[in-house]
Parts: sequence; structure tokens; C-alpha cells
Amino acid sequence: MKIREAVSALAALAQETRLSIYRILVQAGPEGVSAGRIGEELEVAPATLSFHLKELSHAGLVSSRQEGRFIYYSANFERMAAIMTFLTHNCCQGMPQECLTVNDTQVASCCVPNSQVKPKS
Amino acid sequence: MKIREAVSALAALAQETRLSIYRILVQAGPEGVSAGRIGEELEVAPATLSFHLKELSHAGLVSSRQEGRFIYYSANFERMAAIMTFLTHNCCQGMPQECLTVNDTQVASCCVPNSQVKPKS
DNA sequence: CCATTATTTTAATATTATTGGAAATATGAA
DNA sequence: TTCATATTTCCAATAATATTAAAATAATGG
Repeated sequence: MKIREAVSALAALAQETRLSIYRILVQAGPEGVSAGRIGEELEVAPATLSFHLKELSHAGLVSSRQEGRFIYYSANFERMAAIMTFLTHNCCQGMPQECLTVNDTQVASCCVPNSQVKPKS
Repeated sequence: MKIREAVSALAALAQETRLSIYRILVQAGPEGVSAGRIGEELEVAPATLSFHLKELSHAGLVSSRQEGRFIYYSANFERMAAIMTFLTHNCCQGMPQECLTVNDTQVASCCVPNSQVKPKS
């Protein structure tokens, strides 16, 4: 992932309405939610919603598919993972124990590739 | 984490110079890097750098400590983890297998609490 | 105290983002 | 075809953000 793409994705999420849309889609999973339903849930004007959905789409964070008169939007999970990987790239010069000293639960995912995260005993 | 905090943190990262600063700090680890050194590395004017460091600070993403005439900035790893947790909150209605079907490596951290991520066999 | 270095604050300007009304497009139903 | 519904595009007003020069603050050494 290039830095421009990361900036664009982060900018897309850095707005309250869009972040709310995105979280609805993350929670909904791959099936997605129709634009209208999102609008109802968040009480935003259609034009505003459309603007924000386009921003999220353009940033690669969501995909859409048409079904009858409805357009269903869904979160792009691969991209979310790519952003997280980008943010934590080469964290602590590759010495995860350095950040693990700060917080030994959540921060594991910051430095350790998932496949190396040990289950808590 | 409240949505306002998340928006503020994401907005702080959604700018090329600030994202570059942040990544330098993530890679440097807890010891941090002095403002001047960051400025050299990225070739940004002191006032610009200071403005961006303040934004990152204000968003809780970095901390600073004075050492002689230098101010060392470092990434706040706990906050990074909190943002990731916030973004993936209740992903796929708590049924991670739904997103795992999309990508079974990176996406694990999207849905599964770290303590439940299984090492790749 | 004075000079030097490191960083921040201020102030002005330029650029970019957000909003919602109204009109346009697209799909499906009668 | 005509109507109703779903969503997007266009537009204009307003708001927020980024940049830098110049001045201000802060710490150290001579």
C-alpha cells in the first residue's frame, strides 16, 4: 500500500458521518446494507449520504452492488487489514517486545504478524 | 473510545506529512525521535512540523518529552490499538468467519480478539 | 548577560471539504 | 407509458485545514 492510498483511506474515515457509515457496514458483514437503510439509521439527507458513500468507495473502503432498486454497500475487509498493516509497518524496528511493554494485550497486533500472536494462557 | 476521539485520531493520520511522521515514530519505538530529526528526515519547515506534531499530540497519537534542548516525540501504541479495536468493533455481528472468508490471514485481527487468533499451522 | 540552537506561536492566504435543495437518473410496478 | 421509489449529480454557500514567513519562547554554553 502506498502512502497516498493510506492517506486517502484514513481521510475517508476521518469524518463522523462516514465513520458511522463504515462501522455500520463492518458490523453488517459482507452482505452489506442498502443506502436508504443507512440514511434512515443515521438520519442524513440523501445527497449528503451519497456524497459520503462515494468518498468511502473512492478510498476503496467499501464496495457496492445493485439489487433491484436498492444499492447495497459493504465494507471491504481486505482494505481495512491493509491499512492496519501499513500503520504498524516495521513497528519498533521489528522488535515487538518494545511496544509490548506498553500494553501486552491489544498492542500484540501492532507488531506481531497475526500468525505469530500467541493465544493468552 | 468515543467516536469523536476516533475521528480526531483518524483525521490526524489522514495527511501525508503527519502520517509520515507517525510512521517514523512507530518504527522508532518508545524512545522516540527529536522534532529536529523528524524535520530533517522529511524536509519540512519547522513551523509546519510543529503544527503537525501538535495535531498528532492533540489527537493522543504521540507523546513528547523534553531532553536538554531537544523534544522527543514517540508514538502512543495504546491509542493505535484502541483505534483498531474501535474500527473493527462487533465486526460481522461477532461472527468473524464471515470476514475470514474474504481473506484468511490479515483479516483475522479484524474480527478475532488477539487472544483467540490461532497460529497458522 | 548574550549568542546560539530548538521549537512553537501568530497571522495571513490558499486550498479543500461539508452540506442540503433541486433536478436528474434508474429501476420496478401498475 | 405513467407513477413511485431509490439513489446520484449539480450547485452554491459555508466551514475547516494546510502552509509558510516572521516573531516569540525556551534551554544551554560561553
